[in-house]
Amino acid sequence: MTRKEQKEFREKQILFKALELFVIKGYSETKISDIADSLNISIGLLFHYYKSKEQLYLELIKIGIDGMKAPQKIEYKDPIEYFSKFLDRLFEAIDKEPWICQMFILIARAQKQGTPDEIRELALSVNQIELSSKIIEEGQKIGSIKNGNALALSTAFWCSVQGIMEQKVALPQLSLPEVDWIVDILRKV
Amino acid sequence: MTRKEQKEFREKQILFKALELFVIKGYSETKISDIADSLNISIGLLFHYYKSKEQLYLELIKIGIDGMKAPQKIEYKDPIEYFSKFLDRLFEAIDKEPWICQMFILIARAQKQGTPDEIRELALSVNQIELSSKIIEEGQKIGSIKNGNALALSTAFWCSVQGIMEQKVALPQLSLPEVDWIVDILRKV
DNA sequence: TTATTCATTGAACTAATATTCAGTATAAAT
DNA sequence: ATTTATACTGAATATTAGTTCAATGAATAA
Repeated sequence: MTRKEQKEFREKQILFKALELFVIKGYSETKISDIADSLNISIGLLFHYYKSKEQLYLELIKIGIDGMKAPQKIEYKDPIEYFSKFLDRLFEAIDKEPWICQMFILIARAQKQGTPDEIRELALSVNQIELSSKIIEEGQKIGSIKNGNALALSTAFWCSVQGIMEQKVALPQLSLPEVDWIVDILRKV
Repeated sequence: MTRKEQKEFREKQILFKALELFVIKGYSETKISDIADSLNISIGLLFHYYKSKEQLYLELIKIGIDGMKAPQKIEYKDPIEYFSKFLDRLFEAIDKEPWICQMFILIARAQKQGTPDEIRELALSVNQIELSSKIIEEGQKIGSIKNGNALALSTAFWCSVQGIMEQKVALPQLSLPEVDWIVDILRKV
């Protein structure tokens, strides 16, 4: 393995393991030694690649934010269809790649108090709730989505998704719910 | 104030502030000094009342578990009505007493990895998901609740509630969603 | 009134853990 | 072949935060 390859390999290896542990155990509860031990590398090596624990956290958030900001082309006629497709894809992706779910949760948690300011602000730069409320309003106009405060509906929907993701990272063996169950939060009966 | 009163006052004061900070900032991110400072008492005094940070955590979990185990008499004809009434009461209680929401989250989080074993086991001793799945099965029989794996439905419902509670503790000014929106996860259309 | 108990503090102590660093081995460059 | 750069380790160090403790003063009991 060339040095360049080795470097890339280690960087990713550390990043992914940190993501996994940060999400499963919590950021503060994850010791640098936990990451190093579970990768069978020395603590020193970890610091050779990332200058601090917080830097590692920041790198992860940056990657996650970039992924979330990348435009998702979801075509739909009925806004309800948008949310169905979105969840379909999310759930499918999660089944294949557990890190997607982990990233989702890492960013959600980073938005809350207790997170270093710089990281928190970055995490706050994606706001699914607000974006979705626009689409919900469309749905309310054509009558496929419940009436009521669109932002509140969007919040309920996204909080539910988040709650489910939290469960999934805690108990990965658990299967995800039917997409329709969750979309029914929004769907007008 | 008599000494007895003072003692009770301090114990509660410390307990409630710890609950608030543990939930808002996270357990590990909350320093003993954060609690002491925000109550304008010395760190030494805090240790006079609670022998360790973990002890404080444990006391809180015990109180929460006791509250959750206290039988809730909810009368219902249709199981859907049970869940509606339950959420109605929960949301109403939360509007009046923010600590109820905090306690809910404290216990939910304590059930996950990263929590000291003794505390985790205690927290795990209440299992709303399993209890509710029985009631969901009833509802499926009479046709008011969606068909499908009752445990999975119950999980989806409770994870959603948890996600919403998490949001509420992070942003208390946000109003809670309509109960029906969340019950629609279970309701057969 | 005097003695005792206990709420309270601030500083000292300790444990945990993040971070640094000197040294070694190996790959790459000259 | 020699030099240079860098992947890597283990031990040393620094820092943070939990915990202890001796001293003080106020409430209670004698």
